[in-house]
Amino acid sequence: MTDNGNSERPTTRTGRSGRRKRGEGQHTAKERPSTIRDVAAKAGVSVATVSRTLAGNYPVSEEARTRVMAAVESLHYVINVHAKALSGRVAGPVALVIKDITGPSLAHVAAGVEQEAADRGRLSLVCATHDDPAREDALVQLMREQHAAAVLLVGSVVPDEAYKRRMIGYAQALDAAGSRLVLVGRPAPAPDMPVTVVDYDNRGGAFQAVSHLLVSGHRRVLFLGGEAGLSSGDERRAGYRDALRAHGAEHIEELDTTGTYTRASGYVRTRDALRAGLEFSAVFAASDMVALGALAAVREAGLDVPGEVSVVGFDDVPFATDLTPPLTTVRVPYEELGRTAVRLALGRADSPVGDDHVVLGTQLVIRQSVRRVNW
Amino acid sequence: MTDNGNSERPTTRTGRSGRRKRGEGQHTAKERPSTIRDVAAKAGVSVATVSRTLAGNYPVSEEARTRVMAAVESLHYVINVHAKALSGRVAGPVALVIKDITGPSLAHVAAGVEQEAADRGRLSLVCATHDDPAREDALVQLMREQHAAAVLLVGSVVPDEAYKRRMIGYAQALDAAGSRLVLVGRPAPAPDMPVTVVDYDNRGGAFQAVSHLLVSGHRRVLFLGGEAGLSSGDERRAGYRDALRAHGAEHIEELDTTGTYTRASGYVRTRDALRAGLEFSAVFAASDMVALGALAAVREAGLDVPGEVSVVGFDDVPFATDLTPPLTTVRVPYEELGRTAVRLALGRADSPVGDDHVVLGTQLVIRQSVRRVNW
DNA sequence: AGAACAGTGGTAAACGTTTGCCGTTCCCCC
DNA sequence: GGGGGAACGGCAAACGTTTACCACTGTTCT
Repeated sequence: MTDNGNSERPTTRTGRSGRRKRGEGQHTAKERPSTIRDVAAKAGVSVATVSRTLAGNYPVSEEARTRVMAAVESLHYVINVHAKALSGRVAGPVALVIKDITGPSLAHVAAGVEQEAADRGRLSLVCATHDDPAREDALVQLMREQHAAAVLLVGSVVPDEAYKRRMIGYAQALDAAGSRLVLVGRPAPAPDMPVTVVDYDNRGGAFQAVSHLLVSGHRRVLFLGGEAGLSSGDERRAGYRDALRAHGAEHIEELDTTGTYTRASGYVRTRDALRAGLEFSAVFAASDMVALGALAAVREAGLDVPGEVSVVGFDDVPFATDLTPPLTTVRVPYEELGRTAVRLALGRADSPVGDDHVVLGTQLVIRQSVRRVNW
Repeated sequence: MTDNGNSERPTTRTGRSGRRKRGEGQHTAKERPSTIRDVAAKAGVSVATVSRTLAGNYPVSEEARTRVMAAVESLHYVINVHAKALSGRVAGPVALVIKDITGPSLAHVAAGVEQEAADRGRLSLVCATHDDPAREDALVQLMREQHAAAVLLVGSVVPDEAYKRRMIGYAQALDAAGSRLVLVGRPAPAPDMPVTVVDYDNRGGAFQAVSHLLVSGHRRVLFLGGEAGLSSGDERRAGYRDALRAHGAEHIEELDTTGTYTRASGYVRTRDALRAGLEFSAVFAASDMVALGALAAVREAGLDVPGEVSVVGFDDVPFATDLTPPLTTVRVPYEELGRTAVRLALGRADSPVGDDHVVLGTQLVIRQSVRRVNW
């Protein structure tokens, strides 16, 4: 209970003038920031006039306006958003809930979100869950308290029953609070939910990538897939298999691997495949981080990329072009994803029934890590 | 007064069947979220009891508590932060004001800030200025309105008079509002200002990097410095010259270049130096992005790294280890920078006069882009 | 037995805005 | 010269909390 002295002054209703030297001045004067009343007093007008001058939505005489502005200036007055939010309307912030901001791709989503939100006069709140569902719960609750206009949940997940139940709960809770749940890069939990989904074409991207490898003459492609069950992982795997089928290439069980989206996992899986003597002339990594690991393992084995092994990644992280060789990969429009998410969530106030489900395209970016092979 | 037509329709008996084209009969009933009063009414107690039950700072009978909790549950009640902030105390958010979130290093600062803020129960607001001073002004003002507990300005600047004046203004304005200005990676505008500064050792890092090159036998080191006037750029340049002097190496004007911290700038400067026939056996790039450009230019000229040209960077971006060759560079503790900034800004409430100026160390990370040369 | 008191719970006054509802003025026009 | 407005400004009622005070119980001491 920090008893900050000056709240207990029940008798001084009008006591703004009582400039008692209450001597609590330890170090900083801890001056109460000035309120609209202080401004009104200084300008010699009523609070209503100050409010109206500042809002500019009501005629105020030139003279009153100048006096108010002068008072605002000299008192360094700033409005109190909390009070403003309590009465008039204040545009709620956009909340970005993310596993970890550090990931190169997630940072781009954040940039897109921030930009679009700022363009619409919204603030952006950023929170990390570190993959903890309990924290996610807490954050959604918190955002409801904050009157966030939209809550964006970003990043791939395992869409099991528990996940669906949680998302449905979030969707309804947020909808009831006048907010909107937006799932970015995650599947919708159920149809007809008050949810906006912004996803990208994992399957198509993987299809393009593997097709590129196949038409370049590769037949045996080591797939470094994501975790089984993970939405993006499964989609990319499906794209890989689609491509194999479409080009009449055999699906070889041992080459179709599963693991996390980490550099380490890519390294280990590639090294082990090499050690085990598995035959393959190309690697399709389900993420650029994984590709990084693969590149390291291949190189460590004394093999040249793309001379002896071709590599394709997924994500198009900013430095993909600076690797050696520059990495051919699938570009995911991360920034656009963030922007679209905000646009959709905030825009639906205007358009009655806008798109609630959008899938952005992905695109293969061909650089130099794939070599054409001839038989 | 959002009079959206159909809310005023007490007797819509027939209206339902008509399949109106207006299509907005959905679940968007726009229900006002429930307040503490609704909870009190439902639980059959007073608002005070509800508030006390939820706050848990006052004895409430077991029975009242259960009833309140049940009501909260069934109404999906969440507290309104604005109202709470207006009366009781609410911990203000931490604001991170940054040029652009996308930069690999800035994302790490953001992660550190978010983590430390979350640990202390604060929300993090992040905003991008895109290097626009006017926007920075606006954001500081906005953060004052938001009652941010701390405002972190991140990133190198040109510390001219205008900059100092602006920072002094911010510092005082924020201090008056009970907030705190924190400069991260930027110099203090003046002594004795209510500002917290968290910086890192640019000069020392550059000194280490160049010393490493010199003791490895290099005598002619091409320096790809930052823009003249930019605080971090000047410091790193000073470190470069310190090292030259300390090791008795000659300072060669043509090798001491200036430019932006971009890949393109690094590329162009290195290429031009090579074309001009400048002699150098090593490059010290003032940032890893610049190093990337240098690497590309060197390679393009058919030179081997580190065989013929050694390269050292600055920043230690996450993928530095994945370049070919893995880049020797100066590690900047970005995440720690963010954490420290928040810790200092928020912690000063406890300790009366904590450190207001901290400089974090930097450290050379030796990988494989430098080769020892013998004469 | 009466007082003092701990344990609860309710009342109502803040907190700083916005804005509906009324007064004033003052001007214009018939 | 009086009626009708427009232009402006003030009062006070929200907005949803927290919390200082007070009231009312039973207990537990004297």
